Amino acid sequence: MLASLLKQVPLFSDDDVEAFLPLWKKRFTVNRGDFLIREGQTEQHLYFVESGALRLYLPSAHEEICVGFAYPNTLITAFPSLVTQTPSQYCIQALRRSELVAITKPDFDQIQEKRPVFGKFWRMELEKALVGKIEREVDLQLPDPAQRLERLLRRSPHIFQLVPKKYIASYLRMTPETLSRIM
Amino acid sequence: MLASLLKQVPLFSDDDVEAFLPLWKKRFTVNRGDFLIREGQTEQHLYFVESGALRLYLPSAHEEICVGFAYPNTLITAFPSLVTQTPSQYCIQALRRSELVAITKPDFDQIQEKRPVFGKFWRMELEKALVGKIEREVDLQLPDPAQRLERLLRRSPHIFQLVPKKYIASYLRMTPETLSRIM
DNA sequence: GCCGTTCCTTGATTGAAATCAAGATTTACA
DNA sequence: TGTAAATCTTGATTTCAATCAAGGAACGGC
Repeated sequence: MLASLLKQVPLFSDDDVEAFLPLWKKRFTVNRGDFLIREGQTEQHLYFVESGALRLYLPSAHEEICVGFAYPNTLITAFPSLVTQTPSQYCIQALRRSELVAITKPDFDQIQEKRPVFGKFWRMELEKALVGKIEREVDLQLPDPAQRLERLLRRSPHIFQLVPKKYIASYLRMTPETLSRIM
Repeated sequence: MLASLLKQVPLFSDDDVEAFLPLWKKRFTVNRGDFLIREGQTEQHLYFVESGALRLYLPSAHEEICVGFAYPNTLITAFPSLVTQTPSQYCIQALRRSELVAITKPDFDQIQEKRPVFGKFWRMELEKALVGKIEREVDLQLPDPAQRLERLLRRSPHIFQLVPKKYIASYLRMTPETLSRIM
């Protein structure tokens, strides 16, 4: 699963992949509704989703703000907490029974020091993530709900099969009622 | 200016700084209203602002969407275009007479290959930028304009001195009239 | 497969920000 | 410094998504 994906990264030699895979030591199985991390905890892992679906959100006072989803073959973590090693503001909750493997921050940092190719790989992943967030910033600025929906449908049509619409509505900055009316 | 900032980065030795500085070869002076890059051009540079103020925005059909500002001692570039080397969707326009220095993408890539410390430095900058964008994503989701304003005032009070309010309004996803009423 | 819970849809009403408009103030620059 | 352009403020009106409400569908767990 993770192995076959890594083997497709041109950057990596077979040896690189073999050094990397054993670091994904921990296995997590979470049921629908369970939390991978809750607000206040400090993130220790980078997760790779093998099956299931999860949401990443900010559990603020009145309203939850959904900032992302994860599904098979994607990475997920409470990124600001992982990077700064301070308590997370965000939660990660399973939307259905999900299986994940994880690497710890120290292990991940270490292999980047030891093998420069992993530093480069992570840099490229960060660049992709940042480009994605810049596009997302534009999406969120669009005043018309239908336009916001259209851009998500174009970019990530699959999440509509994986995630309850009410969370997608939150992600799109609208109520479930509004989403229902424009879909 | 740039030199004194780099000398404060603990990661860098004096030798690193001396290898880096000469790569910032190009000097740009732009007047109010001038463009550093326009839609359709492919970004070649990473810029460092020495003086002035600029805005980064998407010039879409009816409405311009402002996605960022730059002011002295900050970096700016049309990031997605720089990374992917495809034509930019975004423009960078000077809001007043501004002076910048720039490094080209090839020079920047090369020093990261040659000196691993620059790879690490850039990785850390990307992580900071990504954390910032995640916070910004939450800001933009807040339904109440006053809350969005409050978070910007807390995070970047200085931009209110540097940037015309109408652009700040756009950045905050509200009209200038609404911003005026709640300030 | 059944039952209970969660989720989705549709309708009626409300409310808050956008729009439209005009005047006041500030800024750029010749 | 003077003048035109740009920006900001304030008021009146409109519009569209949020809210409130309830019935129906889908899903998960036993």
